[in-house]
Amino acid sequence: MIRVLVVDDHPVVRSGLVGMLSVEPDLDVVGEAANGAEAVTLAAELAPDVVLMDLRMPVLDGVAATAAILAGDRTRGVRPRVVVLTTYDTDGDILRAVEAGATGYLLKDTPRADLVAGVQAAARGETVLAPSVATRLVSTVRTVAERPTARETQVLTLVARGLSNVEVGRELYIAEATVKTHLIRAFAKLGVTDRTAAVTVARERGWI
Amino acid sequence: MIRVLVVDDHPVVRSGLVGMLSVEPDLDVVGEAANGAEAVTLAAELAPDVVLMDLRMPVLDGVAATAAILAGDRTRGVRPRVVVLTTYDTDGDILRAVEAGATGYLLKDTPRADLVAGVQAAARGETVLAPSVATRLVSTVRTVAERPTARETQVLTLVARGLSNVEVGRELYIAEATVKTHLIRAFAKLGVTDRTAAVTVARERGWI
DNA sequence: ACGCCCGTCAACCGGTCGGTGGACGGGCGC
DNA sequence: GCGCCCGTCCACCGACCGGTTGACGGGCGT
Repeated sequence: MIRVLVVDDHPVVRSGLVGMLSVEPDLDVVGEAANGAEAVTLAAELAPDVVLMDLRMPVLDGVAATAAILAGDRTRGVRPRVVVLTTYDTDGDILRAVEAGATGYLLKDTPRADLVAGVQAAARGETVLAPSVATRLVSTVRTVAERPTARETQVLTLVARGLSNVEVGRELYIAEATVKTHLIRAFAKLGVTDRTAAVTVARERGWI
Repeated sequence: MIRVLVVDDHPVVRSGLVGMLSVEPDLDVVGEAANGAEAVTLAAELAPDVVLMDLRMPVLDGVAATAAILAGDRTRGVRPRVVVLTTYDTDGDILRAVEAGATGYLLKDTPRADLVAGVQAAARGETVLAPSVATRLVSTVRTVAERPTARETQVLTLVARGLSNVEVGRELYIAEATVKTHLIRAFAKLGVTDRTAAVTVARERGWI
């Protein structure tokens, strides 16, 4: 019997997942959580085999909750497998979720049969990735070194709000020249040549 | 007995909605559709009292499906009430859905009780709006004249991809001067002073 | 028929941006 | 202790952008 914990802030989605999974004879939904903090508490309490985790949630998001759950007491037996379940394959948190130790990454438009199969595979310790997620993941890994630094990202965020270089400098207490340097470097990493495209690309990849 | 048609491309969500609604004694889920085209067909076939409609769907989106359903044969009795059900209250399609004739607008994080109450209210012909949606709606209506024209939006879309004014002009077969005119006007309507902020605001409001 | 909005174009100016080519100090890993 | 990356800064230039003013034709409503 595979013990499953369902984590999602939408009652509709929780209800749907529970309904889909609990009719399977070898699956048992042992709990539901509406945010990351509840998920961490319940995971420790219920010791599920698989946690189905939404990413975007109030209080504590899915990435943080995944990290917290998997960081938990390593001495006491097996840790749960975390399968991330999100709406968009463009979500910039895909990489962060995998880094946090997620075993799988499925999309919410997954058919029932694939969802059940994914949970069962995760319980066996296999990695389950939706095809489109797998594609994005390899292309991301391929360009992992190309991610802007923290400071560059910060500058990009302000630029996205429409601030000029001088204004960004004032905001961050640095010279305009420094702002321009950050931007030029960010452009190179994003493969663009102007600030507007940079903002678009960074937003697409979930970096700002 | 209120007859309900559930429309959503995600099996999980459909299952959740059906589970939540069908336990109510006065609600009867008479059908499910996975996209807008199916919804139009089933709405004509099943004559439901209420259609619970997702916005983002393949084939035919929720706005178009809503318009199609409500445009249907007006001579034959009562048309269904369409309640839009979406994930984000920031969705730029809120206004378009209301324009298309949606009776209500609920978010997917709505608790079960509110969802049921919303469907019942819609069946009675009442308008049901999630509080945050209502807030956005009035603020949108207040600035409804400030929306960029089709051509201006088109220019903004290309600008968002990082094209320069000259490049946009080449793409649209118009002079650079015209591109600049469109942009200046779009800036005024969006309340910004540069292209990057314009793209950000337009994206926020779901206009590009 | 008239006005109004949309889309088109021109010339001009000042300011900003993109890019180059440097430079320096601090933190981190080996 | 040495390199390397990150973050900071400067000066300069050409190109592009933001803003203004002014103009013209077509479609749509009254």
